[in-house]
Amino acid sequence: MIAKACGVSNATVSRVLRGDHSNGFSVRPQVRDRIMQTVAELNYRPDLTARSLRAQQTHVIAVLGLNHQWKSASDVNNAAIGAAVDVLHELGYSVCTSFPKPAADGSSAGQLPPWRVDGYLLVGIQTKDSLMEVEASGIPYVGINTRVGQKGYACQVDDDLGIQKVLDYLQEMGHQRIAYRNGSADRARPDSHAVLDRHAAFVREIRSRDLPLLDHHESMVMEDADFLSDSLRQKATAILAYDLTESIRLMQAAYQLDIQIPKDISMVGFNDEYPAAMLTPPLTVMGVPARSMGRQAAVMLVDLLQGREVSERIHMFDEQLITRQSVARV
Amino acid sequence: MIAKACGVSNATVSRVLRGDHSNGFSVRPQVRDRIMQTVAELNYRPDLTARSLRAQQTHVIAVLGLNHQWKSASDVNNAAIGAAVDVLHELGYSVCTSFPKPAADGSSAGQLPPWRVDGYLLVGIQTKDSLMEVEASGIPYVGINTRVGQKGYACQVDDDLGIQKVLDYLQEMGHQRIAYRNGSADRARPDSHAVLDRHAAFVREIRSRDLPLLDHHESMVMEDADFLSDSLRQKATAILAYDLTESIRLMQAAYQLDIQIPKDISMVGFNDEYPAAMLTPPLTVMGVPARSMGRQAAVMLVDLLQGREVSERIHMFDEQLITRQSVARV
DNA sequence: TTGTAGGCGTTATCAA
DNA sequence: TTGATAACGCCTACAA
Repeated sequence: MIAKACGVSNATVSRVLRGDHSNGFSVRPQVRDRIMQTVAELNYRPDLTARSLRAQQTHVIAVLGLNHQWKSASDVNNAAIGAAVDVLHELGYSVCTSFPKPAADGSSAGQLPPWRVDGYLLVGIQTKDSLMEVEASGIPYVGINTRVGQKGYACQVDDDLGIQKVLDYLQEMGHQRIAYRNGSADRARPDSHAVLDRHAAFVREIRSRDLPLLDHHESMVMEDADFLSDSLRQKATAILAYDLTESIRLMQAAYQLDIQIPKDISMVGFNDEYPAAMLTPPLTVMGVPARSMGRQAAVMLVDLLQGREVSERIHMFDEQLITRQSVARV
Repeated sequence: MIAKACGVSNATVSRVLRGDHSNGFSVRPQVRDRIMQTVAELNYRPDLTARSLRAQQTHVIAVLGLNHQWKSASDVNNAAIGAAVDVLHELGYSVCTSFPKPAADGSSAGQLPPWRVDGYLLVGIQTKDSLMEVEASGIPYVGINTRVGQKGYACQVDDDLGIQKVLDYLQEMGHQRIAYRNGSADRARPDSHAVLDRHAAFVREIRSRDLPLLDHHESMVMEDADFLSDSLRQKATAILAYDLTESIRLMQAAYQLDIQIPKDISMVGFNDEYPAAMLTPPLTVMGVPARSMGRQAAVMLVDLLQGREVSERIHMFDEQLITRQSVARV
């Protein structure tokens, strides 16, 4: 250790740098100052590689599932990750991401960073392959809005309940004929369960309420304008859109077609992220508590790492309806 | 080492796993197979922490300047980084990013990951603080389209020449009155030199050619539609837009205002990224050779790391005009 | 209050 | 062809 060059043992330096007060107070101020000065002069930074080797832990968490190529548009993920990262920082962990090296066998595995980390935070779309890879690593992990494997923990949103709440509200407002605008953003990713699940939940709920199920199954590949006019043709009084992106695009299309929201048709979206409240009209949405989920995921992960008991393997969150002005009473 | 549990020394295991053929061929096939089998059974993975400590290098490169919060829209960066990452992977390096922990003193420093890496790739907007931090780390780095400090290497684009080429072309096509649409995407980042530099280069070139300088300085805060009608009012025959984002927004606004491109006014953008060729009409752009820059940056960084001589500290790239159908002859 | 020594998992060197 | 050993930089008992 370089700082020993000021005439003191490396053990003392280590103690000073880490403010180690384990046995009494230790360290003469005079020595302390001399060390700090030398450290500053030499711009010395302890080698975390060695520290990690010694401690058998890195205090680094990797976020898996971020897409550096296509930057998934979902703001929900961003909000959740941001919250999780804040918590992790507070608890003394660093957070990293890896640009995954494409797997030699062309599978969707190979996302794990080669360097050593203490835990994983899973977001976005996880394929079976990638989940298996994570499981096999033996490293603790928590998924945020993601399916997880046997050993995995997760924070998930109760989408079924969310759909129920939306429909409760829409029915309360007198709506019967409700169209569903499916998600198209993840069209390219066949493993995206979120899109399929939400749609399935919608169909199930509509049926169980004996509401009319409009022809909207093919809406995943319909143009926005076509979807709107088709919905009106089917006398829909409200549209439920898969996510904010879809809502915004539909509202833009409506504007161009001179369809007024909510006068001509009501609109409900998902995810209460940034522009939702700024739209014209302000959009009523089912809000996913992204930041809470992120925070909770971070806490769960750290609990796991520090050997604390984690009561629920899957922590469920409720969506909250945020009523603004895009739904009219019929 | 666990795999020693199959009755052989750790040195041998190490040799087998790394395919070490340094002294003759070594290793009896029988022993080799036994080791490989045990490794597979125990799902053993060498500890990179220890390897890094021993080798005094990590084979990890960190990308600095990516914004996990606001997702900078620039596709140029993405393309460059993607290319750089590919090269680095091929050369045996891993690539990571850090979610920076906000600096305690609130400065823009604190972007460096705490874990040990061999080199940095700088992208996006680098403030003086962050550059100083990188310099002080003593770790080799290469900037991609970024200013760098004393010890830094970089791949940069010759923007002045690019502006000259555009104006050459526009003049050749008979244009005299050329409006400049400034960048607004980075408005929030006062340290963004790219926006200011390109604008300054444009003004300088227009003056040196004795072309009329239209009133467009305030365009950074003008609505797209206003900018268009104002340009027409000033009898501009062509618009040069800061980047693809601006071009696309202007073209959308033009469509809504029933202004036809290039009949009513010509348009040139910057950055030949994905949608440029798909627009109506296909957009003529100054193409920044993002992928070449990324590749070159990666090569330079690895050369630095491996002690090879790097001839140019700043490697300049030329922009290429890609003529499509958004410019008409006047 | 400070120093000594051992070990974390690897790999390179040298010896067998 | 294989094994023993030292060293990378750090932390922590334990000894002084």
